[in-house]
Amino acid sequence: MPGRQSAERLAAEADAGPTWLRSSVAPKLHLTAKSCRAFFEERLAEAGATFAAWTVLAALKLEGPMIQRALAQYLSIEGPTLSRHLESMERRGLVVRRRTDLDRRAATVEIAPDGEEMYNRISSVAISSQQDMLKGLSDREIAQLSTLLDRILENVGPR
Amino acid sequence: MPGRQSAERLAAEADAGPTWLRSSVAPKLHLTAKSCRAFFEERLAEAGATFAAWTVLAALKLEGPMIQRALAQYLSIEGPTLSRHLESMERRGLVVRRRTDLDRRAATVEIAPDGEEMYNRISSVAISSQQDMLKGLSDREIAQLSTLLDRILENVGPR
DNA sequence: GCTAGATAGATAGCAAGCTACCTATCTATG
DNA sequence: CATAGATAGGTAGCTTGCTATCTATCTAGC
Repeated sequence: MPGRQSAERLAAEADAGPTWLRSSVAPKLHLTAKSCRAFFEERLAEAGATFAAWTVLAALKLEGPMIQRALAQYLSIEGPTLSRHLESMERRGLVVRRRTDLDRRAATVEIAPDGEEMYNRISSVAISSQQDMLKGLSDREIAQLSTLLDRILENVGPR
Repeated sequence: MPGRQSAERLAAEADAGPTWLRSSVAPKLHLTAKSCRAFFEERLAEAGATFAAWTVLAALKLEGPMIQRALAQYLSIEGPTLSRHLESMERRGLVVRRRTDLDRRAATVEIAPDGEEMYNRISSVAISSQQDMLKGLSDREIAQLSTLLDRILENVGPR
């Protein structure tokens, strides 16, 4: 019964008081994600980029031009957060926002030449950072991790 | 060979372009942690508490009074961040900062009566939130997850 | 015993996430 | 066709993380 709820563990934990902070997965997940983010940001900063710029460029490279709403959903951030990022990225010439007559509310975001250049420059940094982060983990372990995270994500809901 | 580096996968990924964003563990880890944090914050908010207050109270309950520096390290946040939290928590009467003559620089943080009250009120919320988050995961799977996160944390370094 | 460097905490200011709300536009319906 | 509601994006302002820097104090070495 692999998916059963573990009554013993949960009861023991409730008895033991605030073991939450020390030994539980929740804070560890939190800390690991925070450290990984910092790790990526540091590496990208050395290459003159930001985390936000990287995710935007990678998304556009992978999916092609998108309107902001779709891009925000894709990146799991809210509209205003993306707006701010795009504002600075457009100022730096990394992307362009193009408004069409088809729907004059929407703005299609595309990679600009300088964005292409930056993408080419930093994609290897992102890839190697990921490799370093997962160093020593086998394919099987990475797949396990991925599955476990999916199941947790399911539990807490796509917010 | 459980700990080997997977040359095939990494090469395939580098070839395939920015699969990073879509299928890799890094963004999933990021999103899962973000969602879990939001999940906890929402539950705690319903009980009139904040995530920061919960972690501070739980740490003090578990470890006893601590000076701010130790508390910040324990919570993996920086001094100024903790200072701000303690400022509002002290205003709300949840904690007290006591300066001793032994080291007049340091401030020992203790739980105040209202903090005790809040802790008792929300600890069950935190425990049940954690249960919900891990619903369907066996002890073995939770232990696996914990180990994998530890190994990643090791790779990206305690920053 | 004095002074240089280390340490605890506070303050200021930046970044990036969020919600609430505004405007402009589109769509669907009477 | 007019208009009510939905939708795209922007603006304002909050929160919580951070770094840099300041003050006060402690400690070690001369």
